[in-house]
Amino acid sequence: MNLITKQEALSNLKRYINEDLFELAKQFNITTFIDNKQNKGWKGLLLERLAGLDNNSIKATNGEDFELKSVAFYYVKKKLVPKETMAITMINPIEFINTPFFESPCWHKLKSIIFCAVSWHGMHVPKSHLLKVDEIILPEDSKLIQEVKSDYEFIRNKLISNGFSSLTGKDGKWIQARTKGSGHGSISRAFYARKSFIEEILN
DNA sequence: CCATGATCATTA
DNA sequence: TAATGATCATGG
Repeated sequence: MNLITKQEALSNLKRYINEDLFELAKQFNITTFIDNKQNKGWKGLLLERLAGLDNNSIKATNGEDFELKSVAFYYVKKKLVPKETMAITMINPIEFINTPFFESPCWHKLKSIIFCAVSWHGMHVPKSHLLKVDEIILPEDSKLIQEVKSDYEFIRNKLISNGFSSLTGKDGKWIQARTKGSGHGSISRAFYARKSFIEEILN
């Protein structure tokens, strides 16, 4: 166990802005590529280490009271935009049905995050730099969060009436319930933040 | 084996 | 290029 405060994690990470993440991964002995296959989580794992956290796979938050997230950015028409959606947390169907939004793991992970932007230079390209580190606080009563809550409740109602397998990434304005799992037939799902949501919280 | 960290592949 | 579904390496 290695508890660290949000502010400590922030300042730890900021020391690495503009550093080459691939070089740092080597120093921390984090696997990036093996036989042309990428460890898709390497950037996230590395950032946890840079923040001073232990790598783990517990469902709870990473540190004291915050969540560390990273998103790859790339240029579209000379503008830096998020390349991918952002995974928030896994969905446990039973828990989901019985949990209001503001008590859900989904909300707890969203409300206090440390956001890391990393650069992306193409498929299978190991080069990546840490672009910026931001602290993001989402107020409960903001319009955005109220709309996220609506998405959550909509998806929850769909689960209740149509079943877990009816959930699809098409639903939700800001967040979605997409498939995510170990592959090979797994049908587990997770909450994802849409790209528009990522851009929204960055302003 | 599976949850977690996400990215990769495919289709439109 | 955007959106959605499928997949990968790791640690417990």
